[in-house]
Amino acid sequence: MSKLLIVDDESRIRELIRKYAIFEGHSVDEATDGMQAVRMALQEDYDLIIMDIMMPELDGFSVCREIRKVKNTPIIVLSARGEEYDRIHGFEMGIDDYVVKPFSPKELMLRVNAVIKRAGGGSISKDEFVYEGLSVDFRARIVTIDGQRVDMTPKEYELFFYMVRNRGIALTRENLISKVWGYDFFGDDRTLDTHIKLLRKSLGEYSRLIVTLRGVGYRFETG
Amino acid sequence: MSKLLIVDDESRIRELIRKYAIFEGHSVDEATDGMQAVRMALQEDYDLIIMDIMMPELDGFSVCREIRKVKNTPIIVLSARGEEYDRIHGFEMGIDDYVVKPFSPKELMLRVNAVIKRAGGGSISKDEFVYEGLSVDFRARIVTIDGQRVDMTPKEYELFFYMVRNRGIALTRENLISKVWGYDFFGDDRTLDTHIKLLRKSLGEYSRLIVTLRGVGYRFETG
DNA sequence: AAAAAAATGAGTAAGCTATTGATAGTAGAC
DNA sequence: GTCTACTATCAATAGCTTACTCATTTTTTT
Repeated sequence: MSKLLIVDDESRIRELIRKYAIFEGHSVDEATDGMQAVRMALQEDYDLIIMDIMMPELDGFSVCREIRKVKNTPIIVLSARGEEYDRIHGFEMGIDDYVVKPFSPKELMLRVNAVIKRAGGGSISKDEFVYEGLSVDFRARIVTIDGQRVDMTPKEYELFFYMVRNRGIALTRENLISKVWGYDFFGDDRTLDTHIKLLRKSLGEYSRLIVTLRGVGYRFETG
Repeated sequence: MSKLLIVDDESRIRELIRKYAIFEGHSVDEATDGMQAVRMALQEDYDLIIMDIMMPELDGFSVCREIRKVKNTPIIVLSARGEEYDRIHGFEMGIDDYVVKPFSPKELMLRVNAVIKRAGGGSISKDEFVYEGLSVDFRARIVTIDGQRVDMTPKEYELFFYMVRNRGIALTRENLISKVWGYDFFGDDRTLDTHIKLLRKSLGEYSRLIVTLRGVGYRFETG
């Protein structure tokens, strides 16, 4: 049983999802626009947010960005076929999955459950990562080592955030650059190295968790 | 019972395959275009993907390439008679089998079962290969022997991954070189031998799984 | 059956590439 | 205008790939 937030301006869609979600045993809150969604998402701790990408005023991307400044709540995005494929992909950093409209509620629920499971099994997703003396509070955007706060620059934090979120996976340079800098970054090849270096410096002894995969990229790994 | 993904833009074909697949006891998801296929394939862990090669927008080759960047899910390709024979063969790296349209559903199911069996028996194919004390995590790019991490160089990994993905099949020298080094490699003949040697060294006792086919190439075989 | 030829295995070292670390320049925020 | 963070550049280094050589095994030829 998990706590979901459904964000869509069409009541028909909200009802459809709510019906199925409740049938699956989840509890459901609803928001009808982006502003409301941000407010609710920050106020409450949801296990998952299901959100339409196309909404009047504040669209799904902006909502996602706002929430991600503070929280790590998993987000599934709904979009019309083909719509914004590139943007969704370029924005993948914050989106956990997306489903094309019109969708089958069954399929949506499969994904809902998959995302919740992946995020750590429901009942309030973790906004925190802890390994030995290292902890990352996604919500507060604070990294601490042995209780000591570590100051990170925005890029450092974003890079680290992305690596921690995708820990245990080999991340190629292209992947890291496109996800942290954006698919339209055409800067120097060595920029990533420089930031990895800075990040390692910030992480002190825990820099060992960032493993260099020569010729490939990097991997953040815990034990 | 395995989990399949059927990708075809023609609903008639999807229905035909689904009917037979369900009759065989598999569960079935469907995608109607390449984009959706990639999304679904990356999101869910399918035991097998059955995909038409000719699709509007993103064709089967591109879909295969995208999926292969991340996952090792077996793929069977459907193609019209004679169509793209060479490309399919040249693309052997990612495709596990192919069936010519029009096909008999019975034959397709035979191949489906064969591929699933070959891939390790169904019920959620992992991005992991395990045999006795040897395991390969494709996503993390990690090889372990008896729980001990094995360090491999990029080329070693690539060669090994390719061989594991195509296990049980005789791989010619030309095939290995063109797939791992690229079709435009014009280096020394002995380069492959050298890397096989290094790989065997890394694999220790499991080097026995790499069988030399004199005058042909090599085969990675498990039991 | 012996010799020759072909193919593969093994060791070594040179050359190359990717990554790191150090340093400096540049742009944006306040 | 100053300060901070981001980006670029370059030299040094560690690590990887490749080529070369010679040994060994297998196959073919005579």
